[in-house]
Amino acid sequence: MSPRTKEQNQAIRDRRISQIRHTAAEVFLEKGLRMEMGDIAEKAGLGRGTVYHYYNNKLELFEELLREAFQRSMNIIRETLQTEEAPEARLMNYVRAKLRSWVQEPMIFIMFLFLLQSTDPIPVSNPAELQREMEQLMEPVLDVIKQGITAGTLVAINPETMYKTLFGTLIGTANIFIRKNNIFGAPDQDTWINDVVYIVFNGFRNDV
Amino acid sequence: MSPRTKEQNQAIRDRRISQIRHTAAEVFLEKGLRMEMGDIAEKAGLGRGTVYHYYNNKLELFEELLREAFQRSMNIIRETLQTEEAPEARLMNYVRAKLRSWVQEPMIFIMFLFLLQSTDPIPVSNPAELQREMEQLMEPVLDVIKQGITAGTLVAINPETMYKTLFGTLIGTANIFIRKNNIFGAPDQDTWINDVVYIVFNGFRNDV
Amino acid sequence: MSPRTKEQNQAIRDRRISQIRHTAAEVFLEKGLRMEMGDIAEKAGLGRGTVYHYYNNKLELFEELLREAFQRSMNIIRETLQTEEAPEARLMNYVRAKLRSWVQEPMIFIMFLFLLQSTDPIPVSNPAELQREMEQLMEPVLDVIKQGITAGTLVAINPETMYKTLFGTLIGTANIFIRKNNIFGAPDQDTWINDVVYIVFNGFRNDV
Amino acid sequence: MSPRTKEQNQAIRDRRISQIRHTAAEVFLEKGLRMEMGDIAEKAGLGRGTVYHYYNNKLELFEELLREAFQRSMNIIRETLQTEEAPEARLMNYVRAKLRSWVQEPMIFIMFLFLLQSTDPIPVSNPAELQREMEQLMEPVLDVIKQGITAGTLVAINPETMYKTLFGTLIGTANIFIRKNNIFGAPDQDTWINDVVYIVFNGFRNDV
DNA sequence: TATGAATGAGGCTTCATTCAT
DNA sequence: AATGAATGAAGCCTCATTCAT
Repeated sequence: MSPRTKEQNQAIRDRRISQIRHTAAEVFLEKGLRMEMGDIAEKAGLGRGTVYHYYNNKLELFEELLREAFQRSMNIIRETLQTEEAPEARLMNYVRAKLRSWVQEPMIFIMFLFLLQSTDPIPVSNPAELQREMEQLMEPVLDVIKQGITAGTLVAINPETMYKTLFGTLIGTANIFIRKNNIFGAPDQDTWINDVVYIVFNGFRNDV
Repeated sequence: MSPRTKEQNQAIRDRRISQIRHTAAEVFLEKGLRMEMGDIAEKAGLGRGTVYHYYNNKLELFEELLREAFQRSMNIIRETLQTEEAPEARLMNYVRAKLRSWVQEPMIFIMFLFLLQSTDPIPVSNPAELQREMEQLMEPVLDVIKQGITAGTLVAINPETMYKTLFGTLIGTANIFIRKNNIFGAPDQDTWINDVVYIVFNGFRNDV
Repeated sequence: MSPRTKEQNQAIRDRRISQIRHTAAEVFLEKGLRMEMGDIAEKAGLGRGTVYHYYNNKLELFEELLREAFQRSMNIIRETLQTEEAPEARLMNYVRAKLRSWVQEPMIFIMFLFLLQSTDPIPVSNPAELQREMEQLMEPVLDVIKQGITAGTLVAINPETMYKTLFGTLIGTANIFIRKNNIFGAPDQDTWINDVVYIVFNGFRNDV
Repeated sequence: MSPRTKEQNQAIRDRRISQIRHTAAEVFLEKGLRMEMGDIAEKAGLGRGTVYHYYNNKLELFEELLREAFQRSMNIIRETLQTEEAPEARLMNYVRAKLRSWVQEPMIFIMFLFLLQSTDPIPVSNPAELQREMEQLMEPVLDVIKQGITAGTLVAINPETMYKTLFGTLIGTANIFIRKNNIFGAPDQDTWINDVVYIVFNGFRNDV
């Protein structure tokens, strides 16, 4: 009878939103943008209408996931790149942390894969903002790379190419080592991270 | 007057099939399995029924593309790995040829990306055969890697991990450098291939 | 304000299901399996999607009708054959009730005609179950026939042949007397039931 | 080089037509009006175009089959009813011959079943003519029935009802005993004809 | 706030028929 | 006379979204 207080309502809202976002992440992990609103609602134990009560449409929900992936990525950058260590060490920490974070929250990995692999323009309300965010993710890494080159500890290749190659390598290998059901079968244990880091930083060739 | 000869008909069929396959490859490049039969027909300047005249359904057409990708890949393997050169040189040739082929026929690249990235089981009539084919693509490369390790010119990491890392790296970097419209914008000129090969084989670190 | 209660929703669902089933029966009556989901939706004043909301596909809807026909037939068997009367009398009641039921619910008649006349295998999810159900419909009648033969009131022909002939006769005559638009034009009044029963039983009855 | 003579052409035409008609009958037996022109062409070893060269569309081909069924039925009537025997004997001969003919040429039986069972108006170019033909099939039998009633050897029921019941019985039982794959499984041996005739006539016959 | 019933646009596929050779 | 390549209308089904309660 007595209506809920504002605080109660807000608490309900927060819980629901978190519940929906969490479930959506799971479904996005499996299906990407082919995730179905019905799936999400059912898996979250909610009615379809409820999902629409909090997100006006599928793309809004997608944008929420995108935002999440962005924030997590920024956190990793903050934690690994803004230290006092040598550039190469920082870059290495970054790579390791990135891969580990993808292993732990595959949705974030999938989101980046999706961004890379999408041919259709990414369906966000503000594409320019997305562009800016991606640059915010790139810039600090690019800086470290430049510092490493200047310091002479990283090979002197065009930094941007280097960044792209690094990012591509991470995404590509993660794709193979993280995903279940791909053509290489079940993913390996996490020891692959060390191997990948080793190869990335030392190359395949054995310099005796 | 008299109906077309068998040869005339076959010629028509061959032309159409090639036309449809070609168009389908283009559309697959853009949309993956979300390619629409209507798109293909329209882009080929044909009626939808005509496409179905040659392929009973979307998946048959998909399998054709898959087959094509497989054959091209086998060709590259034959041309680069079955020579008398040193293992490392052969592997390098293979990597270079692979990237170049992906640049020239992006559909083949997309097909592999699709195979890797698919969560749903790949919709082929004979999954076991697909598995076998993938192994046929992997084995020769794996052999060269083993030979390189034995010869001491490649780092002594588990060969299968090495293969996966290599393949992941190629796919991942190609994804960034080949695709238009992804978050990194228009693809670079093909000079990136040299950089990627350099990094793959020497690593990011500058070993003074 | 608050969403519908479970009971309200169930009531809606029940009403819709009954409405769709009823309409589907009408359309099946006209077209058999060539009934179109669009027809059903339109005739029921619903969107096509709504029909699919309740039945996943055409065959599920068909199976519902089949189930209904089976249940009605079992009811008739229960009501007419499981009494204390003499075998011949029971069989007569059964025949009369069967024909009357077909007159009143032609869909049920059409369903049997369809089952008999189908060359393609009947598209049910569980063919074995259908087989079993058909036997459940046959057995009690077969029993009465056997009892009648033993009692000497029915002619001593192979009971199964007798059943088939009886069933065929009922279906065949009903087909002529019930259906509109067939080559014999509009159906007769229901007095034909008496005539058919008379003819049938002056055949089956053994006039010692 | 030298063009064919008129006679040669006519011979070719006749052969083709017969070939197509024969094949169409086979396919109609299996699928009724759902027979596909492609099936017919393929089964006849002809191109699709060829079928259309001789029959402008599916319905023309259907009408040909209908005409054939009609003629065969008239033949039976001529052979069995227009004799000097007693009415009941003639009727019996007719029934026997009819069932036998259906056993031997099931397509004819299927055609009648189709005519009876059709809800859509029969798709012929001249419905009135079809009506007339059906009456031509009915009349002689009706006459014999009337004669039998007058002679006191058949039960005194409305002759038209009697005809319909007789016809329904024949169609209905034939449907069960002739067709493969119906719910009663494989058809019986032909001994059923005797049983059916026995049952029918112990019903129709007036046992004074 | 919460729900699920209702909907229709959109994509796949079939098959009778046309038509150029 | 003979053919089969080409076509599109029509039917099935999915799923994002709306809306009454």
